Amino acid sequence: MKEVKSGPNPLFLREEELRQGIEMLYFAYRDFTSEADAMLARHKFGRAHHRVIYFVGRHPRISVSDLLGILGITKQSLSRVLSQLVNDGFIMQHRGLRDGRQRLLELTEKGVEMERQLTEAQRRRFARAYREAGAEAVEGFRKVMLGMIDGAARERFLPAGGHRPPGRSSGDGR
Amino acid sequence: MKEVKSGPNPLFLREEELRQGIEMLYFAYRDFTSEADAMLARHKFGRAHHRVIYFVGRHPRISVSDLLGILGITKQSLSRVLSQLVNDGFIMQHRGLRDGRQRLLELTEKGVEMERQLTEAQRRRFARAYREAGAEAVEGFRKVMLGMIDGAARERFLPAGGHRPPGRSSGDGR
DNA sequence: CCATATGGGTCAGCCTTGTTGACATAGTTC
DNA sequence: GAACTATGTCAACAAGGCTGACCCATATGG
Repeated sequence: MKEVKSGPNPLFLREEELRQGIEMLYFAYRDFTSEADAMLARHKFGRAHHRVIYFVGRHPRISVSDLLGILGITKQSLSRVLSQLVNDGFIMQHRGLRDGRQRLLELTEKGVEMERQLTEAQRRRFARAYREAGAEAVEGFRKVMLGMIDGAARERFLPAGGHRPPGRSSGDGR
Repeated sequence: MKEVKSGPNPLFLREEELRQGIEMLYFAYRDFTSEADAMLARHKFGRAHHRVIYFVGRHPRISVSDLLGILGITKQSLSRVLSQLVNDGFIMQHRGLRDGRQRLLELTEKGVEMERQLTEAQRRRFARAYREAGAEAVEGFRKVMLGMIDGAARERFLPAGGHRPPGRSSGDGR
């Protein structure tokens, strides 16, 4: 093989490079979800349940509309899975104190355990990939991924400002 | 485990870092597909059609079973979208020469044009992310992504012939 | 206090895209 | 000629999106 290149970016920005990126994202996402999918199937749940469990776990006492904002789906779609999760005892709801209309969501103990198991495979996959690739590569990965994420979701990953509960309801001076 | 590092990787391999990776992949994939989805909707097609058009474009004269292998779906699922694409004149089929049972698939001109338009938005998104992140980051991105892809699909991205473990390649000798 | 806006839920129906299972038809191979 | 293989097709089902319509309870502003 001849590899005439000098410099660290032999294929940078070229057509083939872009196509590889596209395909890598497709295959990585597919494999990334496959293990959890299998686990969910055994509980008669789907990927949507996982996402709800995941984000409720990440944002305890999140309101339904904030969760909808993160997921980017309609309340009818959410309702279908959410009510199953509540009925099956993975998530509990309680009225908001300052706004009694809100139903704040939180994982039950059972839910926490479920979340742990479900996300475990994905964490392991990332841990392996990160370990094999090395710290510097991970930084690069994060930069590229960030560049592909739009608008609101992007803020989740920006330094500093980061972590107010995901809501425009923070008009609060409270 | 505690943070031993100082320098550019403060969170490396820690729980939070892994969760960020998981979330980034989720949001990036979602945004990555959204533009093409909108375009497909205007043509009354779905994401599945895009994938078929994409991979047939990448592998002209591919057989149906090879395509099934790449996509990882059942022939019934493929059949549904494939026959639409054939009927609508985006893909043509012809008998294999050495094996008359095969129906080799190829994009028509119309199909090529469609593929170009559909993938354009995704290429642009990658090009932007790559450009903003820089060549070195792109290398890191590729390493990490590769580490998350399983088995057969992985080989698509390995340098021809050699199987080396992922995790090097910066300035590998030659 | 009342009108209206908002948070949340629900019913009903539709679409895409995946799944099984059964079966059909050519063409290849032994 | 039998058996296997590549492909297609019918039928039924499930998940998880969507829209539209309508409801209830609570907040909020005049």
